[in-house]
Amino acid sequence: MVATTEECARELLEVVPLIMRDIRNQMRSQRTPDLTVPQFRTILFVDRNTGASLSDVAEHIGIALPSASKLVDDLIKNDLMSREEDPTDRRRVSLAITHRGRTILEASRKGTLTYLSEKLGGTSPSDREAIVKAMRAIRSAFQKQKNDT
Amino acid sequence: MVATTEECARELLEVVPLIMRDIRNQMRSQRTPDLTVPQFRTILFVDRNTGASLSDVAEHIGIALPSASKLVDDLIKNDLMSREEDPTDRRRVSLAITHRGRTILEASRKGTLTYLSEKLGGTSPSDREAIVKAMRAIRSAFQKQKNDT
DNA sequence: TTTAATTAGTTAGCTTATCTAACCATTAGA
DNA sequence: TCTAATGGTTAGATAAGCTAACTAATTAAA
Repeated sequence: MVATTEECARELLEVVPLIMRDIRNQMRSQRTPDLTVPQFRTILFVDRNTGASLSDVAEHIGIALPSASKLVDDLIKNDLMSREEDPTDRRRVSLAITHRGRTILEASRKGTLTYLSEKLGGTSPSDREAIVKAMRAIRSAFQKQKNDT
Repeated sequence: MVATTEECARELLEVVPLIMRDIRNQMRSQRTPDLTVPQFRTILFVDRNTGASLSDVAEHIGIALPSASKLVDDLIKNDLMSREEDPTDRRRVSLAITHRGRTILEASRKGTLTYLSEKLGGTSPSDREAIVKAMRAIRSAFQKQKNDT
C-alpha cells in the first residue's frame, strides 16, 4: 500500500467530522455532566496549566481571544474556573480550575472515554495499534506547523 | 504494544478536536471559498445523492431535522442547492446541488485537501499507512452502531 | 370512507461558539 | 514622559445546534 498524503487527507476530511460529531453528541447527552467540547478542552488545558492566561488558552485551543474570553466567562459563572489578576502584570489574567471544575472534568472525561471505548469494541488489536500510531503522527504533524503564516 | 480501546479513546479525544479545529479554520480562511464544515458536508452529501430528502441529510450528517432545514435554507439562499417538491410524495423535498454549488464544493474540497496534505508532509509512509488504516477502522466502528438506543 | 395516526418539513425561540472591530488598561520603550 | 505594544473585554454579527409546537400530506384503521 502506498498511502500518499493526499489519500490520508481525504480520509481525514471524511472521518474526522464523523467522530467529532459523535463526541459532541455524547458530551451533550445526559450520560455525562454538561460540558461542551470547547468547554471541556478549556478546562482540561487550565487543569494542566494552572495560572495560564487567556491568551494561552486562546492559543492552545485555537480560538480568538474574544472567544476565549467569553468561553471562560461562562465557565466562571458556572463555578468551574476562577480568574485572578496576575500580580506581576495587571493586564494578565491567571486562570485556575475550581474543585467543582475538576470533579466535573473528571466525570465528563470518564464518561466520554467509556463511550468511545465501547464504540471501539469491535476493532482488532492491529486496528487499535494503527489508531494510536496515527493519532500520534497527526498530533505531531499538526502541532509542529502551528505558527506558519 | 497492546493498545486497549481505552488508550485509543484517550488519543482520539485529544487529537480529533485538534484536527477538526484545523479543518474548520482552514475552511473559514480566505484560501478557500466560504463554506463551513456542515455546509461542506451537506453539499457533498447531496452531490453524491441527488434527490435526497431533508431527512436523509439530517440522518447522514447527524443533526436534527430542524437544523438540517435551516442549514439547507441558507445554502439555497446562496444558490448552492435547490429544493423541489417530490412529485410522488408531496411532503418530501428533493434536494439537488446547483452548478455554482458544485463549483464551490470542488474548490473548497481541493483547497482543504491541499492544506491537509501539506500538513501531513512530514509523515513517514508507515505513519500514513497507519492513518489510512485507522480512519477506515474508525469509520466502520462509528457507522456500525448508529441506531443503538 | 371518514377519522386517526404517522411522517416530512417548517417556524419560533433558545444556547453556544465563533468571528471582527472598537475599546480600555497596563506595561515597555524611545 | 509620551507612544507602542500587549492583554482583555464589550458589542454586534453569523452559524450550528437543540426542543417544542405547528402544518400539510400520506397511510392505516374503524
